Amino acid sequence: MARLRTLPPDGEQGDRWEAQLRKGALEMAALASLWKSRLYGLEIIRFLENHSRLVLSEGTIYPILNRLKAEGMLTSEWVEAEAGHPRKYYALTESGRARLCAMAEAWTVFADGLSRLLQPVLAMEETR
Amino acid sequence: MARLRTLPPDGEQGDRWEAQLRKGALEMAALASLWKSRLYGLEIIRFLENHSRLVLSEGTIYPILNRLKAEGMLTSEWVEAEAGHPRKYYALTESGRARLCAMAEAWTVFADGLSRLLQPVLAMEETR
DNA sequence: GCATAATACATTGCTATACGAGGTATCTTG
DNA sequence: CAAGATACCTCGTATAGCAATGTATTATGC
Repeated sequence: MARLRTLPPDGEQGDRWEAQLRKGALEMAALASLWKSRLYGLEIIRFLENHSRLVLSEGTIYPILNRLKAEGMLTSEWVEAEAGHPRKYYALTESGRARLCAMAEAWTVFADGLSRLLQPVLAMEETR
Repeated sequence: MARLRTLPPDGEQGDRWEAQLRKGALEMAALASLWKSRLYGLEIIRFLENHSRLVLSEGTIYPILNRLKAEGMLTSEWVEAEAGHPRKYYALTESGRARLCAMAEAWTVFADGLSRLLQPVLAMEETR
């Protein structure tokens, strides 16, 4: 039965897969950015951009932060800036640290598994 | 008609994040499983289970395979088995190989970025 | 003062993805 | 022919990411 499909305009999804790849890892990345010190929203975006290759928009980071806060993984605090708009700083809670540690371990397992899978592919690349 | 929903027991998404983490990587994993030789559907599931830590269900793998086939990344061929149900073998096309190579490279960059991010966290774990 | 710009936080709507549950088809065994 | 094993396929739902858009506060130009 015709399922009202919104056929992807597509054609090219050449770089769509890369976007999908990141799903779920962003939450971990957000937590990781707060490991050393508290940061405010836009600062987290810039941090990730500088320290990894992740580029997130505001529409991505704020839902994540709210989610994590609702789960008790982090706290937020409004701080008046000397100049400009006040900033909402986020900081890890104990739960947040624990969760991040667990995630980091699981990530390692996951990444190692995939790396093993890709080893033959990457090996071929080198000898090209 | 009421579809007997098995609402994920949880509520707690403590381990849901791990499922999300994998999104998008599955397509690459499926391609990678076919690098050395052609395999049929259920065989791919078993391969990934053995060679990495990925566990996918049939409802996951078949849409992926159809997607990849529609994009010309792989071909399929029915093969009569000596015994049992006939099997549909999937094999990489040239495009599929090229795409997998590109994905593998991007994955490496992505994984390295995240690893760098997690380094402080993992470092702490070791000295615990 | 008032318009404009800059900074920052927040929300809405769309699309795509993963996956449980259920369904179909083929072959074997008793 | 019933029961079971093997294999492929599909539908419905939950959820995530993200572009676009909106709001609030402060600074700057005239």
